Amino acid sequence: MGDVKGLGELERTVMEVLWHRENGATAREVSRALADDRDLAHTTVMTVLDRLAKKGFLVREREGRAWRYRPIATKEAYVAELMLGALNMTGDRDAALAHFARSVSGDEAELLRRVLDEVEGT
Amino acid sequence: MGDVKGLGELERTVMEVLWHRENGATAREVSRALADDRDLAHTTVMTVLDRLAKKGFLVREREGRAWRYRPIATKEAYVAELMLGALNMTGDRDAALAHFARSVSGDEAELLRRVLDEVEGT
DNA sequence: CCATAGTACTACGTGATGTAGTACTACGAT
DNA sequence: ATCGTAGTACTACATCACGTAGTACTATGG
Repeated sequence: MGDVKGLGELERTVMEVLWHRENGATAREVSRALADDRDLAHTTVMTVLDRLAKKGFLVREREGRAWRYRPIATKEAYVAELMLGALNMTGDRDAALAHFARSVSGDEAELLRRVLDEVEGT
Repeated sequence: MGDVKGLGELERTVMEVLWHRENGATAREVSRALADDRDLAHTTVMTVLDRLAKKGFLVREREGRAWRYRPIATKEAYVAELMLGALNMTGDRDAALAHFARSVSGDEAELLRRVLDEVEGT
């Protein structure tokens, strides 16, 4: 269970694009998707995709001459891992968890309760 | 509600020392506390304390010629904020929360439930 | 008046990240 | 054939955060 590495701004933006697609995307597709908001060189996008793959956030498979990249984990899983990572940073997980539970909004507390109950029956 | 900045290794170590003391500590005290494990120049510790204060993790007040540093938040609050920060990164907080709830251990789920129930009566 | 403890400032190396250029290779169209 | 285009792999560079520390200067107790 290694560290959950954080992602940079651009890296997250790229992950976002991939998370929003069912079947991943090629560098070109990601490039196009980002073209509206940011003015990035195509190679920049490729570099980022490459790094994300090396960091273990993406897998890639050939598609003709190009690579198709897909996220290894869902966004929710990633976020949950970040949260668990934060939790592990502490010696007293329980105290931190308790504090966290008290910080979420009422609706979210409700949701948490529901999910927890649901899991209970395992 | 700004970003929750992460801390570096040494920065966290220093925070740890301060979190373990009731009344904060001076640079000298932190230095001494770390002397066993790490061989750091005193000025290094001072630099880190200074940065932590500038980042808003510590407050300092005069004590004679020296400064006494104290954490602004408890460790639990800090961890909880990191967790919330991760949660905010997502567009779908609920999905991430649900995923998280399913990732904690049984004992922790139990704890969460207890705390949530306790809060419920608000 | 000198050694200490303290402070403020400045500095440097390294790694992560944003950003991008260059060189080289397939492949379809002329 | 060959030429432009999409693609790739590699290399590069700036910046920033952080770990780490030195230097210069100031009180303060002997």
